[in-house]
Amino acid sequence: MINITLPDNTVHQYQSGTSGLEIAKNISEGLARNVLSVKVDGEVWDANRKINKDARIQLLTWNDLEGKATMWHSSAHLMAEAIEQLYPGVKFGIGPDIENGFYYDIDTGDKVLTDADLLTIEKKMIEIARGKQAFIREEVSKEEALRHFTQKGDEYKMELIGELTDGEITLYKSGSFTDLCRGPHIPDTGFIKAVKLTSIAGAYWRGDEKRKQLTRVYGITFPKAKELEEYLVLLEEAKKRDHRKLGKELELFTFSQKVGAGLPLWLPKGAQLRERLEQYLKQVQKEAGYLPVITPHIGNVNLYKTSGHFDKYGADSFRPITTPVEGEAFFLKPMNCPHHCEIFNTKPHSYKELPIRYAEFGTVYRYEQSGELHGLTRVRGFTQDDAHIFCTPDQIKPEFKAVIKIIMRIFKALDFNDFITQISLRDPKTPEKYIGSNENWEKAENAIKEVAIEEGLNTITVEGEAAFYGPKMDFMVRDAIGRKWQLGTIQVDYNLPERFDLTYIGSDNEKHRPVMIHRAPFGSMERFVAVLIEHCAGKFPIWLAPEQVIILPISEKYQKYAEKVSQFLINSDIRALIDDRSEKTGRKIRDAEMSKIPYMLIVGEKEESKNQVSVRKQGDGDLGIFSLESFAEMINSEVKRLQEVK
RNA sequence: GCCGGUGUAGCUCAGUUGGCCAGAGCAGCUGAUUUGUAAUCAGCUGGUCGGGGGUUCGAAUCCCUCCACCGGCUCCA
Repeated sequence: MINITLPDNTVHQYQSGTSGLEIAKNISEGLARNVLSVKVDGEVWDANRKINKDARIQLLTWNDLEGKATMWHSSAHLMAEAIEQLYPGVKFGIGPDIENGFYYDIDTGDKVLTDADLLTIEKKMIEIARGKQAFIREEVSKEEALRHFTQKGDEYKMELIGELTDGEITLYKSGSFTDLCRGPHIPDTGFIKAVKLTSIAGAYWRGDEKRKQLTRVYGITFPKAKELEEYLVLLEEAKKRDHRKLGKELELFTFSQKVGAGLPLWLPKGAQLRERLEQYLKQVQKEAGYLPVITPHIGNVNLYKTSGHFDKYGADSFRPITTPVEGEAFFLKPMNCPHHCEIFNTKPHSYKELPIRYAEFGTVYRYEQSGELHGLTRVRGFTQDDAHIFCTPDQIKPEFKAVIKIIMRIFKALDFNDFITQISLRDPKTPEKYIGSNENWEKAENAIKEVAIEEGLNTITVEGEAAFYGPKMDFMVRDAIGRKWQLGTIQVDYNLPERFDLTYIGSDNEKHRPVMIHRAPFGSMERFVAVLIEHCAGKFPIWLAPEQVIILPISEKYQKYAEKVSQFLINSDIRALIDDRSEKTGRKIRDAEMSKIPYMLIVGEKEESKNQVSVRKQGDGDLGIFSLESFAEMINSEVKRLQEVK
């Protein structure tokens, strides 16, 4: 007998060799019908795998992330089986579950899969799923595994097996399809009721662009058809928040083929929005002791040779600009730090001056691969809310903390609650990718880790994501369709001070090397605005809204009064405009609602006679009648409240 | 850069067995209407059918090529 502990801490005795599924049946038939897999002492197993030891178990269903993952992983197998039946001879790479569904990388040989084929595959999957094929786990030796895939001629699987340890290899068989797989899987394909293959894409084998590109098919499955429908509706809703769509609709920014791909053009409303964000941050930075600097858009190639960027990125940059006579070469500046180093170097510094914080909204240009460009989130010309802090080694921690404070203040003011804080460290396996001494790297990495703990930040740590010159802490958020983007960043740099030979005179009257901290709370104005648009679905907080109030006179007769209201608001520092078209009020309201202007003021006979306005809030409807003064007061206090988060 | 897809008016989209001067709604303009909480009516303007090349008596439609955009991959100082 074995002792099985359930999540409620009750202990039950079962025969050794009882499966999770059998335990579920013992609890209730209904539960058993929904069990996808089982967690045994923290490891997810097949629901029908025999348990031979005392264990703490948790039965996993569609309501558990791990249950979903099991189902999706099994769905990848189901799809592979369908594809193999439809297009014999294809070879398979890897086919994992992902956050929303699964994919499988496939070498389809000469067959090119298209969207039309996806429908055929979906049908086949449903057909196979209905057959309720069991997933059968089989432990095999390395030799047997190799034999199976050699016979099949699948070199990808053979490569994978070659890296596995003999004795730890399992195959999973379902229907006509056998796959190298560590599992676990759902009991049978019958759990899969709804299938949607979402897209088709190229993906390099093992993520290496020098190796063969396989065809990746993405899909998602559900235990009920209704859930698939709901998922598709959700996707549609998310698309409505897409900043590229809203940016066009709200006239915030645009792109022009003539100007060039990845070079955003800010329209008046977008420019106003961005300027307000910049003004806000400038104020915050002023309070925090930053000094403004301004540097040009190009810099001599030698500047980047000194900084090390030329060696690292020169080949992948826009080609240098050359002069007609002297034969000099200049780069469009890809970052501001080398310029700021030269500013630091204009005169000797005392330790008493440090930290020195140079801030600049600096526009930089980077050559991004054409396939990478994406709305405002990935562009070739963008403006960083950049600053470089030159400090003593002892000041790193307090300065780092002060920057975190600024970032948190901004995120709070904009209601960004759902972000990820990532600490990016070196990849210890490829030290050649980084410049700077081991000792300095360790110092910097430790400083960041300590600050994160001391500030109580909930962080994830990723090795190999550091910049080539130092470790960093990034603040990331998700866009409307779930993609992660880096916004704020704080980076420690021991390297540039070396390369630019930056020094300060310490209390000992000796020269010392300062440390640099690069930081950008927004990251780039372009990306930040993109994420902000998606975050608020285009309904900006009132202090940022390009237009705050629109006045809707009932008819031409009240035009004069509308102008009076408008003047009053403008004098009260409120951005107001008048809809003086000869349209019905319903129409004016509809148009104002759709352009997401926060407040509508309807004025007619009633209002004019008492010097009042009827207030309608975007999305919320009628708020009733206000005097001009009390409305202005309400708006101004709302603006103040939102902006003054500390 | 790579794989797959898309590209028709400012916007959203019809228009594929190749064939009258390429269509609709919205937006815009003009006029009528003077309007009370999500679309008043009428008329008009507007398109090198992404660019270039080719096949054909004839191309938005077929072929080639380039560009941009979309979904991924790789990359991201």
